[in-house]
Amino acid sequence: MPELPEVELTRRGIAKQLENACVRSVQLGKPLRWPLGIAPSELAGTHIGSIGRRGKYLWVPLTASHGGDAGGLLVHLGMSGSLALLQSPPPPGPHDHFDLVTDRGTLRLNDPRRFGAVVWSPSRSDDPAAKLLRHLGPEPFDPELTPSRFHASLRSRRAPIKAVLLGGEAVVGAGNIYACEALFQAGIHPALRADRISLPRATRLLQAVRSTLGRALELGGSTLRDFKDVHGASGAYQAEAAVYGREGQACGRCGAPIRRLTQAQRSTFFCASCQRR
DNA sequence: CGGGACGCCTGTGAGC
DNA sequence: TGCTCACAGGCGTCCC
Repeated sequence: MPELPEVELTRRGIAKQLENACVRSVQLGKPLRWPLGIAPSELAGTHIGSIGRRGKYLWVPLTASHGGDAGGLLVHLGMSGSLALLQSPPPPGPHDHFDLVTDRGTLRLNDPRRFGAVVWSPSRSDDPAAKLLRHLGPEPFDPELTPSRFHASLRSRRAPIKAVLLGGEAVVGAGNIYACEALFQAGIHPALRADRISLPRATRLLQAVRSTLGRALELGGSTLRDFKDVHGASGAYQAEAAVYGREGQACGRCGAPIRRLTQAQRSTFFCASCQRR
């Protein structure tokens, strides 16, 4: 479900409310992708700091009651996860697998497929957080990610550009929907080898990634089947998607039918006429 | 090392 | 209506 815009919207939806909140308890449901890595009782009495994001991970920093660093929680929503901040939480349902009970409400992770995770780490730069974040490429809106740096990182990859975008080493944040959309916007065929992309086209692609993610943020993300933000609102981006999920429909630019192919075990949607190798 | 396949788990919609 | 199958927004791990 969630790509960078959805994760960032989730962060914005909870960060202010939870800053300085005191953790009362942690309740676990079924196992997620990885174990929490600490006894839940150890987290009681800690205070939440400023919630951050790196790629599609959220970082919830924790401070001990005496003011010392208590590490933090790395939260990933996987394919089907969503967070809600509930003032009067009903009993956990079958897909509610993590409750962070605080004096400002209960942060609840609902994740039917359980590809998501909540992992405690002594600090963001320590294992296991460091291990999970280490391979992430630059943030899409980092000004240090210049077109020439982006181009240089594409030049070392021989895989199809679509797979490289999904891999997140050249730039993080574009998952299957936004990678498809950005490639369409940049006029680049998804099967083109990354190292065959010229600097002008890489520049255009980086711009397309940024505008696609930025537009999704403005529209509240994408709701394909079940994404809701922390207030329960649906996103509107999917209605604007030019290619994603539109196999067989006419391309809005040229009228040719949108096509679908499989890359890295994921569906890619594209217009063979507008997107060139 | 880079690239690609696999597996994690459950739900949903299409087709029969 | 009920069954089976394909497919779903991610990503770490394993194998070549």
